[in-house]
Amino acid sequence: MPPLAHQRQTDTREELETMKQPLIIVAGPTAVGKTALSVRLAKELGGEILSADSMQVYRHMDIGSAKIKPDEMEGVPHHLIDILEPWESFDVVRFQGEAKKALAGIYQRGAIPILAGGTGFYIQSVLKDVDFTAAEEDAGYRSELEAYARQNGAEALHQLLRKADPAAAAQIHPNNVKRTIRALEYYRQTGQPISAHNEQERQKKPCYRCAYFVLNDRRDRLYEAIGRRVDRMMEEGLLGEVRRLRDMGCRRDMVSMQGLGYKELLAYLDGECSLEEAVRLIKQNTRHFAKRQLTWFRREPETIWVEKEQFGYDEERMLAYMRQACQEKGIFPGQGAEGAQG
RNA sequence: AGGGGAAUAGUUCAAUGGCAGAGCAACGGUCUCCAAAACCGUCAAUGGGGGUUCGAAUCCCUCUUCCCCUG
Repeated sequence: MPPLAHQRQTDTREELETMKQPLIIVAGPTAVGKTALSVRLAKELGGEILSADSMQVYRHMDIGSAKIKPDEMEGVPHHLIDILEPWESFDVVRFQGEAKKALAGIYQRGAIPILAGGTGFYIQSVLKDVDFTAAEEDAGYRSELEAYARQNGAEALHQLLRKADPAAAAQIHPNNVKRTIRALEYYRQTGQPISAHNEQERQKKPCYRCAYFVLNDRRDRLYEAIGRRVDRMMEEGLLGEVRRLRDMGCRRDMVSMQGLGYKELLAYLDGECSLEEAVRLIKQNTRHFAKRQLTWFRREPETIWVEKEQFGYDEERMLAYMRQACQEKGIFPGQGAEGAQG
């Protein structure tokens, strides 16, 4: 009997695999050229773009977030851009919810979704359908813990976690107050250690038939591109954009104002540094960010790296390669072309 | 040309004659509810040559380079 049962289970799994919906992901560090490439891919395959970006969700933050301009969309539908006001807070959970809604619509129209953006955590939340439901936000307890950490130090806070969830405590560095608080919060709300939950979520396989591209370039070129892009943002009036946001009532403690380019220019407007220094900082922080993004994507399994240098910086060659990779994953242009075009 | 000062990690600065340290950068990593956030780790230096000394980044001589002043 066991062999048969095993056989049956394998069949079921394969069946599920073929039933999975197609999903294309175009990720990569900032300023590498994801936006342009994903629009072209969308046009060729009959796709719609789902932005996986924690800053482009905000209205009035166009220049600093390097948001795609309407004419650059070339008629390709874009989702999850300009959905919030800058004073609203946004997080993975909200992203996941919005993304799921958008995905449902895209599949209904018979189009292929292209998840494009640089926020690896957001991409993961969709791809693995990470479960965040177990814990509702408890602002009271959270601020209580924050106060405790301020008064008694990070080490004392970590001590609390060591009692509640030793496994999580071992994984979280005592200085990482943010994550220590999250673990304590989770334990209090569910009575379960977050370490067990995380372990369980880590086991999850992708929920989609997916081609996960990571666009990348040589480090020196990437850094040059970042420098140029920041200069261009300043020319296009980033400072004015930040001033307007400040006049609208945006303060530095808002999630949106922690974005690169915004926090530094707000510091300048508050007289904390010169404009030159602020611009230098934007470039530097953006480089650091790009590095962290790459670290994330390197760790992600089943990614298909598209090194621009290996394609001679030829977009056509990159697209050809990506099209073929999609086919190998069972994602075909025909799948939704009529629906998207009509 | 003369006088004075300086020279330490990629950079900015430390170090009674007694184990050359720190910040920033660079590089690597963690991440499952603020993720453009938060956090961790690694690499890396006494300008060259001589002398004094048990022992020199430190004191002496010399060369080189840079800065300031005078002409």
